This record gives sequence, C-alpha cells and structure tokens, in this order.
Amino acid sequence: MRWQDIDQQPCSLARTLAIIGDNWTLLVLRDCFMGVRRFDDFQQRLGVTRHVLSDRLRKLTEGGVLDKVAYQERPLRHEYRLTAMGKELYPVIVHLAQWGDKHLAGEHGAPLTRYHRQCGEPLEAQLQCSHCGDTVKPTDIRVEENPYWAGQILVNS
Amino acid sequence: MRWQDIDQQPCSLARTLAIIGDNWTLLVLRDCFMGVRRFDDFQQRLGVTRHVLSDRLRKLTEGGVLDKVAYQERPLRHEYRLTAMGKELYPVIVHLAQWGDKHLAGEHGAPLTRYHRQCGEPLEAQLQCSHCGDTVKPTDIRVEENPYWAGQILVNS
DNA sequence: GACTATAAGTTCCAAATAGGAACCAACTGT
DNA sequence: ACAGTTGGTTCCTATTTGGAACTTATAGTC
Repeated sequence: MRWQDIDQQPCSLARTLAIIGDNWTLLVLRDCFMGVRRFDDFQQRLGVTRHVLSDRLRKLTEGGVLDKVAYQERPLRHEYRLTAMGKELYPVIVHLAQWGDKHLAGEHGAPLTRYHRQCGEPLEAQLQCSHCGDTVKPTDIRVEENPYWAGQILVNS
Repeated sequence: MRWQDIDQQPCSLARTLAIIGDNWTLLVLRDCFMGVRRFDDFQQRLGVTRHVLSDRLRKLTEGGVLDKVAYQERPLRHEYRLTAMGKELYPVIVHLAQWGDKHLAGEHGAPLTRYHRQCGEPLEAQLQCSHCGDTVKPTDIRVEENPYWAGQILVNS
C-alpha cells in the first residue's frame, strides 16, 4: 500500500491524514493558526523548500482546509486562509503542542504558553463530552464498529 | 531545512512531530491504541513496507512513546507497548478521527463510532480547561511567547 | 532427521519524493 | 532602465519509499 492511497481505507484517521498527515503540513497549519497567510511568509518561517510548500498548500486547499483567495489584482496575488473546516483542527494542534510542552521542553522551558482567558491559568486542555459536559478519559470511550465493515477494523482479542 | 532537523526548532509542535509526524506513524499509533503490539500485526493491518515500519517503531521507541519488551525468550521475541507518555497522545487521535468522521465520511457513514460510556451518547469531544472545568473555544486561548525566544515565534501583525 | 511454519526483522533494487538553487511572470517603485 | 516583490515552476542531486526476497532462531510435524 502506498501512502498516497491511504484515503481509500475505511478509517477516518487515515482519511484525515491523507490531507494533513504529510511531513510539514501540520507545521503549515500551525502557522495558519498564527495568522500567516502568504506563500513567502510560510516559506521563510518554515524553511521548507518552495515546491514542497506549493504541494502542501495545494493539498490543503483541495482538501477543504484552506481557501486560496485573491487579495489583489494586477498583479494577481493569492493568500491562504483557514476555512471553517480547517479551524476545527485547532484542538489537534493544541493537544500536540501541549504534549510537546510537557515531554520535550528543553532547559529554557516551553517556547509558547497558552492561557485560558476566562480563568487566566496556563491551559491544560483535556477532553470533554459536549453532550453531558463531563471530562472524558481514554477509558471512558467505547468504540463500536460500523456493521458495514464488520470485523475489518477492530482487533478481535 | 531538512525535515529530520525540525526537532531543533523552538516549537513544541515541531518537536512532537519529529517523533510522531512522519507518514504512517500516527496510523501505527492508532493501531497501538486498538491493542496491536506485534510487528507482523502492524504490518498486515497497515500494509506499510516492513523496513518503513521498522524505522517508525524504532523512532517511537527512541522517542519514549512505545516500549519494546520481550514477551518470550528462545526465540527472543519483542512487542511494542504504549508508555504512559504515549497514552497521553490519545486526545490527538480522537480529535483527528472525529474530524474525519465529520468531514470525510462516505456513503456508509463513519467506520467507527466512539461512545461516552458515562452518558451513552456518541462522543463529540471538545477542549476543556482542566483548571476551571470550562469548555475552551479557540478564541478563549491567549498565547504568550517565552522571553528567551522573544520575537522569533509569534507573528507580529 | 528433514521439512515447514512463525516472528521480527534486514537487504536489495527501482521509483517517487525532498532539498537546494536558479529561474520566471507580472507588475510597482525609484 | 533597473531593482524589488510575490507566488510560484524548473532543474538536478540525494534521500526515502514500495515491493519483494532473504535471514535468523526456534518449534512443531512427517
């Protein structure tokens, strides 16, 4: 199986990673959430080569995560903005960065600290059930297979 | 900048992705959370080539996400288990899969559904501040730069 | 004793992708 | 006329991936 074919799998994680799972792509999104919008700004901040950046921005745009909009005519110039769908990836970024803060910070501490505006404390995000509002721990989650793919996804052990 | 050097950046997300951001790695972790532990099981479920799998498992082990433990001697056989640090990545997997469920499900619906055991409803996870217990929206987060890297990370606009 | 199977890889080669640098198009400003 | 800006594309080389075969150590079967 080639990496470029993983979007064919009956797995939401695989399909998501087909759009945002390539090397560099999540760093592009990090910068999107910081307000970066232009090709050259991404390129300078990331240090990625221009044609890799071009490819990643194209995949993100085709995947509906970014929107390529003209910000001027003559000469025509475009910038990339997060769509509503793209903004919903923020929790992923937060949890990834938080994991890095906790486990990979060097001697100078975490490069960035996120604060919860309402209570003013450094944010330690966790999962919450939007239905009942309770905190959700991994063991509180029960996974059920769609009958259409019965036996193909879950490990039977 | 080469992808393999991104762990040098003053960014927790970049450092995290240096361990788990390669192609295939998050799918390996998905299977870990489903209880897969053995090389050949990962290989068959993922369809990834053996030497890429070997490389990813080594990086995850060196990064402290997985633990390689012998489950028998003669012949010596190892399996891979999530460490406590690795288990803390579960929220990342949940949010990624949830995003795929919502935006990329095909005609047969989401392959897996996660339920919140306590309330019995399909889980729609969101961020919660572990300090005050409130729901956290993206706009509720204020980011502050560590003075050591002042001006190097945030976009000034 | 010879053969087959199992598990966890390693090795080999061709094909695809990434890194680095230069180039291009369509303007604007000096 | 010439340099600068923006958003790429093109070229070449180096690294990584995909696919398949091979290896090692042992257990079980004929």
